[in-house]
Amino acid sequence: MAKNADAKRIKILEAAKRRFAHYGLAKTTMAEIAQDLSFSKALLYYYFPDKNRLYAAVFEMAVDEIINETTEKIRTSKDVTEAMEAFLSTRLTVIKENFNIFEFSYSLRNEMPVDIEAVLPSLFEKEIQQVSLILKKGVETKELVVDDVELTAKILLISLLGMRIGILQEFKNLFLPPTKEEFDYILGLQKKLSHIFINGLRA
Amino acid sequence: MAKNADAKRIKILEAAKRRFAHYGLAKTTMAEIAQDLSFSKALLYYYFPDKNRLYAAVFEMAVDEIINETTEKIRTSKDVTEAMEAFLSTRLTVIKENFNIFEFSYSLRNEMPVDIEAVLPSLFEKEIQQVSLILKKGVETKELVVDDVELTAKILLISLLGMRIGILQEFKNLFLPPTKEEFDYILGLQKKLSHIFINGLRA
DNA sequence: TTTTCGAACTTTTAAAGAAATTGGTCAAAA
DNA sequence: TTTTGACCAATTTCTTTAAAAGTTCGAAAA
Repeated sequence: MAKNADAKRIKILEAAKRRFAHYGLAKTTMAEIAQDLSFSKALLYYYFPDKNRLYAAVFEMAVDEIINETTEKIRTSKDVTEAMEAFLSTRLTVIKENFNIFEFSYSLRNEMPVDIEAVLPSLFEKEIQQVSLILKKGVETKELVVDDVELTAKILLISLLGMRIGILQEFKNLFLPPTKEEFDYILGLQKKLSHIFINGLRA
Repeated sequence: MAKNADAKRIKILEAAKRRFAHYGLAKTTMAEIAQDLSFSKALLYYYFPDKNRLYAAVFEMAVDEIINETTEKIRTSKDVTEAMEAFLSTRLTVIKENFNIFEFSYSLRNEMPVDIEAVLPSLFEKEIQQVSLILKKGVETKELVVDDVELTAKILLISLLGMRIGILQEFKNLFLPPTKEEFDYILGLQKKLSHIFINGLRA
């Protein structure tokens, strides 16, 4: 029965997401995910070929969550500044709630296992598209002048990444998930940076 | 004889700098530094209380090198853009030549040993002062409008840090010293970022 | 035929202990 | 005062082993 099967597949994804978001890839075991659902461990392998691909599927869900939510916010924004702020806060909220799912993207602690990396359409690439979207909107409304939209988006995103890294480093907290206060501080600085940055692109 | 003593102290600092710059703190041994100079290991401990303080002294030299050279470049610059570009390229050149001395400042690999950290007037703080200098110059010449100079300098510096981290991550090269090409790429992006950033502060 | 599971198998990680390296000390000599 | 070789203690590295976790498989249930 495909319907029931899909339902179980989704159950597994949800349970795995909870575990991965809370404990990360390494500290989550297949046995634990199975126990949470009262499934047998072997059943997980009926729906997913291995742990890494299960993780990759969860990761992709989380990425989609970021992309979908930010896209909507960008779409309904009045101007570039509003779009940018909405993008930043929405994105950081999703990251905060699923921090350990992004342990390989937004923390420098560990490197992504190669077989996961191969499967994933890079989150970074998608984020560049999101920021490019904002910039293009600004160009269309004559708010901004940007010669190379994608490169500019990339520069801004890398700078924003540095904001997270730099601040977590400052707090000597590069190994624990950031606290709410740290996230707020990061968001504050990210907004300030993007404000200056956008200003630097104004027509 | 204090003069001879000072001369030997400097010899030790130079030999230590070569080792640290090439192999980093952990992979440099006191015995190796002594061998390079045909001194006994114990002599090093006559001039420096321990390995960490020797490293700290070398680190401070390297920091002074950055600060002195960039200060001079900033002083003789015509405008903010020129000052900023001179600051960035001079700074990155010194970092490139002494990369492993800055392994705790500019790479996220390892954290600074606490007793070293305590001794050091943070490089980051000094860099903030340098960028603040540039911004103040811009404010004085009416080129820029900046409300909180230090915070703005901090934001820019953190962004520039992200540029290094982000790019080294992209090259999956977070553990090796960057190549010349990578440094050039980093410098290019840093210049683009600071250009937009400075533009965003213009009066 | 599809789905599920217990048990077995293989690989990875963690722990423990031993060996080697290295940081640091000291009494004596120059 | 400066310098050293010999010595000690702390740390790191390596080896071995045990435990844990990932994965497979054949059989049974649906």
